Amino acid sequence: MAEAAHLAIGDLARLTGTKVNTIRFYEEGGLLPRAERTAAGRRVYRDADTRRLAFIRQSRSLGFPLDAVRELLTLADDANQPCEAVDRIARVHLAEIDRKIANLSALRSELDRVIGSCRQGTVADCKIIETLGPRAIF
Amino acid sequence: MAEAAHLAIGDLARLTGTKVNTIRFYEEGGLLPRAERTAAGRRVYRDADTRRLAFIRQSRSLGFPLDAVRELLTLADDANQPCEAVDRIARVHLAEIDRKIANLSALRSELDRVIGSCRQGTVADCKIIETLGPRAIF
DNA sequence: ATACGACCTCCAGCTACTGTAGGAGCAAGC
DNA sequence: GCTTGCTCCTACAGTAGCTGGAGGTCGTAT
Repeated sequence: MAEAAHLAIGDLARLTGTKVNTIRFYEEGGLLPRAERTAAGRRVYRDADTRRLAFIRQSRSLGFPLDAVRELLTLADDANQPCEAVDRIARVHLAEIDRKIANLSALRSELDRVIGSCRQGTVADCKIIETLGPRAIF
Repeated sequence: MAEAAHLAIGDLARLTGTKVNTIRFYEEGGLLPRAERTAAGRRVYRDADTRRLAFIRQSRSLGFPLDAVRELLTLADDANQPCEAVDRIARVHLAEIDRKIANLSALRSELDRVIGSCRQGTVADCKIIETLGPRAIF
């Protein structure tokens, strides 16, 4: 008990490892509810906000886009929702990550092949430049 | 001989598989030189422009950022430059791709682990939501 | 009283484009 | 010579997810 029930935005930032501007950005985007304000207009946060922000950050660190985070938050807010929807969002995201890895791996192979062909002369006979030059077109 | 020496922007777009707006964007960003204009102000392109744009697109398809493409173009423009600079740019890019793949792979493992723990109940005991919730903080 | 930090709102910038609005030009058909 | 339809022009807003800064206010410690 008796812990700080009211946090300023800077405290929340420090607690969650989030930049102050980012917290405001999340409020703006509806991920965090509009915070109460003091008479002077300063944001005031409670424990529930800390938990919510931590949830957001954890989701983001797993790469979920903000739209997905929004959906996850909505689901998490209602304990009676079926877990299935959560699972689906996560699987879609996993598929997306797999797609990105596949793309990058293909890119990596190609680039590696190109680099391997370089024989350290001048640009005139550089295989890398040659590869980048137009071939398919002419 | 006798091929179209003067192309309109739409022709160049079709030839290189680039959108018209993207070509203008490259001109704006100095990747393509400012094209000559007709009396009516329309851009006119020659073969050299086609080659340059093809080079840009090929570089981009290998994932080089525009800054790197700019450097590669500068190097490619002078056949006497040592190939070493080209090689260096390519290797830096390769390292960056490797970094991204490593990050995504780590993300993928973590996400896969999280998804695997889901037992298809309600959100109340959903392991995914639980994982996303604050643990380290409280 | 004043200095300092933390806070406020609003806005520009990052990457690499993409799409749209609002207009003008051009070639073909009638 | 006029209309139709396509292409072109400039200029700007929007995408994702923040980040940083300007210019101003507030709170507190000295």
